[in-house]
Amino acid sequence: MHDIQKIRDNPKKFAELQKRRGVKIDVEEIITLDSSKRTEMTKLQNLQNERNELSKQIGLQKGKDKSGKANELINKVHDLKDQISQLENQITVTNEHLEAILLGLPNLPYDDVPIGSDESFNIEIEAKRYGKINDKKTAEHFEIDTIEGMMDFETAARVSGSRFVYLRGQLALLERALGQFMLDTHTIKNGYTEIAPPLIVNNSSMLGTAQLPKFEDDQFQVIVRDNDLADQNNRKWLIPTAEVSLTNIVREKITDKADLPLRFVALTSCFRAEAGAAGRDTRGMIRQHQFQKVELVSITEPELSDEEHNRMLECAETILKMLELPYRVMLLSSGDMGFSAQKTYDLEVWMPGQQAYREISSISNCGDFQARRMKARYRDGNKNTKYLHTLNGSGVALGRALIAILENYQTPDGIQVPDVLKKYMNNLSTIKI
RNA sequence: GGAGAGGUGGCCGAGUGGUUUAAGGCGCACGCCUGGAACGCGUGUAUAGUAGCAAUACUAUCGAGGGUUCGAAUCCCUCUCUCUCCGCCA
Repeated sequence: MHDIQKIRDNPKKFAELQKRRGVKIDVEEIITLDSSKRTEMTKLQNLQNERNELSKQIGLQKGKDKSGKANELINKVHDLKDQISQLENQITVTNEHLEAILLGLPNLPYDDVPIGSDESFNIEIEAKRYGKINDKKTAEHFEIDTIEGMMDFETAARVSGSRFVYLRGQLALLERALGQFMLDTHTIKNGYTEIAPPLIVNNSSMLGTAQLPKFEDDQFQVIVRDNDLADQNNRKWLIPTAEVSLTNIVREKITDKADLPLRFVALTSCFRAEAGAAGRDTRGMIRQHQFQKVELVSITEPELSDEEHNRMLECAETILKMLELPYRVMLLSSGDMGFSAQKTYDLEVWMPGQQAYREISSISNCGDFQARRMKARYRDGNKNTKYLHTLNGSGVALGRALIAILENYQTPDGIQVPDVLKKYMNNLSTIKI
């Protein structure tokens, strides 16, 4: 959600920054709605004041038992009531219109975000490139000979549908080991607090982190009773990322400055309808309706979020470095960023089967954009309340990490187990397919 | 799922239609007192918004949303969450 004050102060700049994100807006409409809303509010408040004053007098008159005078006043207030409810309705309409517009607008890009319409304008942070890539094409993970015994899409299709998978035996173990390893690293080395959060969240939480209202089609809704469908504000959703459960911890709270920064990490399943991705990455485990991910969330005061953003990037990098997977870091362009982000780094891991870098982690600073929607605030030293900054990043996606290992650690004997994972896999050194 | 009890400021807690502009207490801040502290005394202490250069004034908010009324923390309806008992359940 945007600070209406900022739009008011410099509407042209706001429109220009939205344009960088590929969003055309009618900023005049916003300004007009805002100013008529405020005019109406002033009027309403004056009428309410008048009503309150008269009602007080009625109470006094009745106490004195001058009933004639009281009735006269009651009639007077009666007229006010009509005007008040009419104005209230008018304001509701204006406000809903304005809210609908504002809730649908993405966060503004930071000054150093490259301007461009899509991923081709992303910029690599060359200093961050890590590892030697294998430029000989290997088998893609789903092409590995006889892997279907351990990675079973066929059964999943029959039991669940497309874009699901069964992992079996040592491959299931590998995924579990990855989760354990990542959680240990983030809690012990990186100072995050481990959370086991709910996977089902309410409507307000989804609005808070901005999956709603715009991306409803990408979500799985949970329906228990018929009236779950009827009451729009009472719906429940499967989380598309633990970002939702973790960030909403501070929703409608005033956090003590002394407790900041908050750093949470969680390993959860994530659920995505992938409505807009029909036909993309249809083979293999790259894009599933359900996948596991370790998610990092930091909550900071505004002055420290840039620093925290870089720190979070390094925390995610640590995982790939320890797994010895080659990767590069991209600074996303204004057109490629997620809705809530003001600045995003992507970690792309080298997939020798595709001979391409693929996204394995996305690390975003959302500034106060989500905090405004969530009413997540903190008290600064001078007893003023201010909006927090929220950041989130994958640290990292388990399924894609697993694929990266299958493709980068292929040998004729099987899949070598990365050293850091061995202790989580009963010292297994090779997965024989 | 059934029955019952509840949700009031940072916290505890009073309040069942009109000086409640939410009593009182705890906590916190400042001042007085003190050699210094405790005790005591005094003052202050919610959030959001509208108008205003500002001081300030006003409006809204007692779980959420509707309703009744000249007037609602208080009465009515719906939803939601918490607690107790029963049922079911990993």
